[in-house]
Amino acid sequence: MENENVVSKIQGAITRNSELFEELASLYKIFGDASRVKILCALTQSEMCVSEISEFLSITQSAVSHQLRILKTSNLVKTRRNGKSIIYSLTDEHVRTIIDCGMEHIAE
Amino acid sequence: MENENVVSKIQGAITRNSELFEELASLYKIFGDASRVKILCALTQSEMCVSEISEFLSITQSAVSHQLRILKTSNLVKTRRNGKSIIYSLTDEHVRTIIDCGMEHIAE
DNA sequence: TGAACATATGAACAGTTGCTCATATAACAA
DNA sequence: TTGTTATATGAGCAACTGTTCATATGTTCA
Repeated sequence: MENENVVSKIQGAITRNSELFEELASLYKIFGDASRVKILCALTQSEMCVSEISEFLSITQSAVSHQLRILKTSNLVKTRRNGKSIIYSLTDEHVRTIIDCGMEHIAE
Repeated sequence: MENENVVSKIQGAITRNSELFEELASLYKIFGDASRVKILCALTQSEMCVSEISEFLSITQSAVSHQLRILKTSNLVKTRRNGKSIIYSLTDEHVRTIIDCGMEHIAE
């Protein structure tokens, strides 16, 4: 019954914060695609325009644009224009932290 | 050309470690579902059997079992039997770290 | 053994995802 | 203006995901 009490407390905490977990899952869903995580990782090193990303990932320009739109919608990247190009960069340092965090797990 | 050099170095690093990013994406994909992330979060607080999890998440026992199988296959949780019940618990502390890491981003 | 409880699993299905293709928008150069 | 380069976007589609339903497996107790 000690354990039952603990479980019911956890239940309370989780059902009260259900939207929070939805949000958390949405965040991780974005990192759950190899193309996107590569893009994000690249951007931790340097800002880049669409054609550069497209080139080194060997993915269509269209596919990259679609992914970048997802990243931008979720506020993980921001853009600025430079002539004909659009330069993409990370909005903050959290992305780096999250990637490192996962990498650490992979490394066992 | 300075920037071009940086980009080509990043390209090298990323294409050389392509499988690593696939693995990283696979890990995050698991956290990218609200049911699973709730289960994992609950297990950071206390070990639990299937029916307990099923009850407080208001998800079918079947659905929970399917999700737990995914979590077990990817070595995020381990099991032990206790009579008729199977008790699930986290295999290591990385899960807690990864969840905290994402929560911190959500919190802005 | 048989009944009751706890968990696992396969099939089916609806919803989602990420890509390609075609086309639109926008900036620049001649 | 016209042509070229850079990026964005909608439609369509094949592949994948998470749930439900039905059923199987496994444990305990009488």
